[in-house]
Amino acid sequence: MIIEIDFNSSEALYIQLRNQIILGIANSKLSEGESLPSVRDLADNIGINMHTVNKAYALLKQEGYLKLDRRNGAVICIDIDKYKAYKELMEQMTVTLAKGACKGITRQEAHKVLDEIYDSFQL
Amino acid sequence: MIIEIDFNSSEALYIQLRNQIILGIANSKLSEGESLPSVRDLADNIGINMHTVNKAYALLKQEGYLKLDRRNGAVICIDIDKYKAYKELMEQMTVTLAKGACKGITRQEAHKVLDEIYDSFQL
DNA sequence: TATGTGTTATATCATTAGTATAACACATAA
DNA sequence: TTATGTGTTATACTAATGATATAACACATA
Repeated sequence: MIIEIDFNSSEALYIQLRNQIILGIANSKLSEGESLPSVRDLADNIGINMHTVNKAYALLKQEGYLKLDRRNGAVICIDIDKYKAYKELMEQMTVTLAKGACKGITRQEAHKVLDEIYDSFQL
Repeated sequence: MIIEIDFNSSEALYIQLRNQIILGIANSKLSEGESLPSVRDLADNIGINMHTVNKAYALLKQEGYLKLDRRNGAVICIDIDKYKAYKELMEQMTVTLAKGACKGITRQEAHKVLDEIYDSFQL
């Protein structure tokens, strides 16, 4: 899987990396049980520091997307807590949709955007 | 309108403040043409620094929610750029929905969440 | 024994968030 | 005119965060 990092973005590198991996899972470019590159390899590959990759991996582990061990490195392993996921989705979408609503995005248009995004996922 | 700030949140104070004001607009607690408190008053009221409020106001201005002048202070004034709003909505929802999709949130469930949020807005 | 995992510990530097004090330009009311 | 209230800018300081760098550790495996 190709990881694209924007060094000019105001978003932290480890957050960009974490988001890319989550998008990779949603697009089935990364599957349950699959191993990610080691923190050192990926860091070399992207051209960033090992600790930045480690920070992204640790965050993904804490958020329930990865398991880490010393045999196989970082392995995709989704920990599903649907109540938690629902709650987080609600919180994150509230501000996002409020912004849109202020700018005249209708409910129907928002539904359309949601469908387009889900269509783009290769589930 | 009541502004609630969580000093224990990891989210920056001026971002929380900006989000609260956007939510206020989406809930019609703040209307087009209405004046916000002066940066000094609001800062005193919340218990934060004047510059933090000013930072939130400047951001809201830059994002097209406010106009600022020396006569009336900060006045709600929505600058609608629908293309831009659409694009931003798409970008912000993509990662959010990817997270949900990884955690087993179905398209139908996401639509339901969206409806609940739009229902909560007093447009 | 050597190598490759994640992990932890320090240290350093740059940037950002928040506070503090002060002053400025401008509009308005007394 | 004078005083007051807007946003705005400038400067300085502290604390926290992001990113890098070097090094070492515990553990699994070839």
